[in-house]
Amino acid sequence: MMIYQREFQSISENTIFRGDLYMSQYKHWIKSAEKDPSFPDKYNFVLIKTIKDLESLKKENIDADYCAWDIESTGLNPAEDNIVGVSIAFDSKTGYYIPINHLADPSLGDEALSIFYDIIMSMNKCFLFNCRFDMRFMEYAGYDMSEINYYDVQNACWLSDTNNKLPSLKEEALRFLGWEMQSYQETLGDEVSLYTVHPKDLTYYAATDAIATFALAGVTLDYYKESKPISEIDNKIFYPVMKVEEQSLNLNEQYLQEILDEARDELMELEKDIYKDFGHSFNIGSGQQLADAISKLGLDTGEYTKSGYMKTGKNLLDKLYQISGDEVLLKIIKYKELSKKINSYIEPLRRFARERPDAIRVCYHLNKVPTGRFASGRDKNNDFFITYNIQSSPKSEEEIWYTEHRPGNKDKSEFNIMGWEFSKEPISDRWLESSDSRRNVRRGFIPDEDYYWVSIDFKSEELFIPTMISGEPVWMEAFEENKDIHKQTAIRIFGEENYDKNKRQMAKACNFGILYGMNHYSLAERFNMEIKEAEQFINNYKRNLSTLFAWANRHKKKAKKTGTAYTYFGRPRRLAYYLNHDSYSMRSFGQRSAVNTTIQGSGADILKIVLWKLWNKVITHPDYSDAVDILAFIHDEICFQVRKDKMAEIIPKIVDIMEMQAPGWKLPLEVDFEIGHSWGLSFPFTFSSETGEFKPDYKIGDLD
DNA sequence: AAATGGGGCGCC
DNA sequence: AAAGGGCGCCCCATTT
Repeated sequence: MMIYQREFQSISENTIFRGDLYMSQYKHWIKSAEKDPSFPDKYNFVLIKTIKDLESLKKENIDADYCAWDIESTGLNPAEDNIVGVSIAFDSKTGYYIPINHLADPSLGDEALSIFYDIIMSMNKCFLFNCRFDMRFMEYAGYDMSEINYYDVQNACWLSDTNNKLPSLKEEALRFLGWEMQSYQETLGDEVSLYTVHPKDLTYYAATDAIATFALAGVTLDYYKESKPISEIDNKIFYPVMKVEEQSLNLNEQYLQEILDEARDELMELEKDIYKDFGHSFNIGSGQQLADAISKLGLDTGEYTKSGYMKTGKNLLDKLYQISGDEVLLKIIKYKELSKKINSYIEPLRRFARERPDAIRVCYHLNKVPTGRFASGRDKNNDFFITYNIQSSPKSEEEIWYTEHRPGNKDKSEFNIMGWEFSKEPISDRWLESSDSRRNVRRGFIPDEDYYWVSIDFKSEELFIPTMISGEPVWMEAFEENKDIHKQTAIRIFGEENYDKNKRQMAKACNFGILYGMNHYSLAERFNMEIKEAEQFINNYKRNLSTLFAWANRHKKKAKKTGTAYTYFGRPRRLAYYLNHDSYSMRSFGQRSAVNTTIQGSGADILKIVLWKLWNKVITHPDYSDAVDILAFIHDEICFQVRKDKMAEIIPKIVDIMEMQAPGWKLPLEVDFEIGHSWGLSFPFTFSSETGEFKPDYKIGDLD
């Protein structure tokens, strides 16, 4: 009782509840360093004025093992902007600025850049802060970076506390070194092009970046070491990811235009229809106006926003429909789905396809997600990339397709793949499930001519990982015997005799939800159950998967002790701030995150490990040059394009690499793959090593 | 006019 | 008191 009281009081004193507040007041795991009073006075900033000076610098440092360097450019887009100069440091005391392309002298030109290239290529390690930016600029300037020894310092800073998204050089220098750095932009404003700035005015700012990067490499090395072996993989994959990002994806503009027109027409009809039902027009996209309109019909979703108006989320509207039967609610849901699809996906893609068809580049952030996943989206203020999150591209509904071997029609349409015809018409008794071909956004992504789009994903990765880590026998058996894991879970909980499809759905939702800490209130809400019933269900669920939950509990305790949750491969996530917080909800968040980080994060680790192997053994392999490319990363799925004549050679190699078995795991991962003429219109296939042939993964006879 | 935060929703 | 992890982009309403 006492404990409950104390907790209750501390909550009323704290107004920290949910959402972004988990981050807004977050305190970094590393205590900030004392201010370094010797910075910048005791440091040297040197402008290289002649080629001769640069040659001397090269000679003086011919035996150096390490350097840090940094590019100054006219902008962020290497396809459009230019290198203005480069800074370099061989220790953390002295930084040099080498002007390459300035309006005023000294401006040493390409010859200097070439000498600079020789210097950095001779190093055992180049310390770089956000290495892809600098390497990309060098490659666009004509210098091959594939053989450079780089070490990304931003990554090491991030590993010290991965809750800190995209660490900045300035903030990390303050935290770890106590240096108060000022950027050039801060002093003189953004609009000034560095090209017109005099080299001597840029020297201090550019050279501090180099020495700060050098110094940070040293003081964050412990975190890199702590995070081995996965930190080494993190570091190695920057170059491969950079090359994946650099490719322009092909979009089918005509198709995107067609579905855009169609979707817009339907949306207008829907809009008219909704106005008619309400008797007046309003902005359906405005939460407030929509809430107002629905309230006036006498309907209430029962949930309200902070600012006091009724919430009108799709789930709430659907529930309200279940109660009231009011058809207009379904129309609103449809309207929301369609406008989302148009505004976030179809229209932007159509626009990119039209305006910049050769520059459909997708950005991945590698030091942003606390668990270690990649994030996809725009690179702020850098239009080298499109503003598009490829990882959230909509999937169309699954539907039944029929297939038949018709090698004569081979590849004459997007419905014939390797001699197999696919149709919604029952052209044979062989059937399988795949995405709808209608208004299918992913169908807008197409490979180069003479290539297939190949998507390969890990089978049930998010359940496989906790199974291998915990040894949970119920799930282990399902994986070992290749059974449907959700069905097996449902049978275990409800008993074989009570099993039905609905029970499977429920078990499936729980398999993902409860493991991450979903409680009985949410479960009851989601499945329209009594709270008591939901509570019983969860208890039953946990009892039947006792090995799994015993692991989860041990894991939470361990995280509390060390303040850190580690992935299976060693990536840390700091949780001390949450686990020791006054607020109950913050502590709960910490516990949920401890379990989730290890599962989600180990999955992310696997993607990175596999990428590194694929890069070396397949993508850059001389036998497969121009025959295979990685096109996208979707967490547990990698999209490739594979040249048609090399399919049988390459796909088994990729599969073999992806189906890795981590040390200590009872089983290897398994993958599924789909092949098609686009991302959206692709079908599950299998490969037989005996015949060397691909075959759709179909079933024969009755649909079940 | 531009920046910001909330609500909402697409994906894994 | 709040009650599943992770992300980015959209629109809107409000603030600067």
